[in-house]
Amino acid sequence: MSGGFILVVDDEPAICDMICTSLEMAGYQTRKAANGQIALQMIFNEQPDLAILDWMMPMMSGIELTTRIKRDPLTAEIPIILLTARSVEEDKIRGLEAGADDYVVKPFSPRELTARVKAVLRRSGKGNEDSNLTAGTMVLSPDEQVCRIDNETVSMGPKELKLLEFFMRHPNRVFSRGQLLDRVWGGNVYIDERTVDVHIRRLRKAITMNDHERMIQTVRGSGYRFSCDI
Amino acid sequence: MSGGFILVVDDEPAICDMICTSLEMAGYQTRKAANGQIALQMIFNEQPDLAILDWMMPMMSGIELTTRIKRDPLTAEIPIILLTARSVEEDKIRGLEAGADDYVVKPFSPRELTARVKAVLRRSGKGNEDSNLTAGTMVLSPDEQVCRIDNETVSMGPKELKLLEFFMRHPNRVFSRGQLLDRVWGGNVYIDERTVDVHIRRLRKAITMNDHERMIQTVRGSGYRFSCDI
DNA sequence: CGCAGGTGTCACAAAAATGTCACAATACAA
DNA sequence: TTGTATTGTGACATTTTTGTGACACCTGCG
Repeated sequence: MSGGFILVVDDEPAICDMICTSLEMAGYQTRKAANGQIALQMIFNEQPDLAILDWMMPMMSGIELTTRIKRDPLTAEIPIILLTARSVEEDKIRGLEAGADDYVVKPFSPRELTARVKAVLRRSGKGNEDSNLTAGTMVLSPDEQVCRIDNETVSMGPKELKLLEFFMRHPNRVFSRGQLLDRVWGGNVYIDERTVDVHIRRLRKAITMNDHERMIQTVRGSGYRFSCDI
Repeated sequence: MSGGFILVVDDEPAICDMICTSLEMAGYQTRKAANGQIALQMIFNEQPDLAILDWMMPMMSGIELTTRIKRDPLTAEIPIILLTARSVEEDKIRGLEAGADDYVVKPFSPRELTARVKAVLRRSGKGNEDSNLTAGTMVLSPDEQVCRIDNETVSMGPKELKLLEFFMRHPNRVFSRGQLLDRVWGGNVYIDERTVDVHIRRLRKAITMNDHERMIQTVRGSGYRFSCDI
């Protein structure tokens, strides 16, 4: 399943499609974005494992996009590959300075791109293995889709598991109900924000053992936060 | 959230709107003013992090406005970007002489403007980065919505946290109750100004440890000020 | 088709935050 | 020093936000 989730950003649909197709043939999951604005939002909402950005784009250049992604601690860890039109040393340097992890010079062969992708993913340790998330005596295994506390399997619905996984990936940080809807529910939904409350409630109920529900803290007026230390 | 609070001053509503829209898309908070008179008042009252002024305006030109803003110590620190119609060297010089921090020649692309805004804000140290705010042994993390003194979490209400955050972003500067209502409460409210006193009181009470409450100083007849050094 | 679990929504209960007031304390000017 | 204006403080009613249980609606499955 999770060979890796990759966001491809290019203003030329043809190129975008070509890249996506070859990546999908290589076993990756992909998503397209036509410009920087959309890309920024998708990166935020969907937390891809890797982003491939074209250097030259209207509105927002790949390098500016890179800068923004790397500036936000919430997305800074996402590896980035830049596509440059020419092989200019200066571009490479500016790209790497902005925080890109690799760059590919256009035109390139699909095989070359997937090779780079594989390399970057391996390097950044985000490869296939979703290593287990742990907080104290609680362990969540995305692979097995299971959460254990003190080695006891905790039963909860899939949505609660997703929610918990998201929280464990971003501990100590407050998320508004809207952000959680975006990122756990998957964006383009219009759902009553109070629904989040209910799922928080269900999640808390599920992990009641040893007071673990106190890890899910509510921040009045702002949202919820996951705190590792109980 | 608080990517920065920007005042846009232009007598042409269309341009004003266009600028505001693109700034908002870039994550800034904006406010419009149609002429110099209004602008002057808003700058005074709301203490934006940056002001964008059109050069050519009826009543009061951008450069005159700049001069006035920079003359008043209460607003002198606010960075200013001027919009000039032509790329005339003389205009640039006059603008910078008056104290503007940057200038953009019309017509300009939204991207160019936001780039300048970003640059000016970064230069003046008021950037986007929600990095932690610190004053002595006190640290406020907007991400985590938490304030710590000597690594001890300080408990306070959300309004007090907002208030403290605002103060820490503008240290050593006096704010009237009205200004605080505008910026911390969010403007369009009609609330008794004395309410601010009560929240100041609550904030002080919250950070009493190690005399930190002395950082919030009252300036009789004017308002309150946050001083980094106790 | 009927069932079972998962989801979203609702109504009401509970809790926390907020704004206002009355009065005390303090600073400032005459 | 006295008087006046301004600010500090604690208490309280109101408003806002969140917790919680119940319920109806899907959706996949036997």
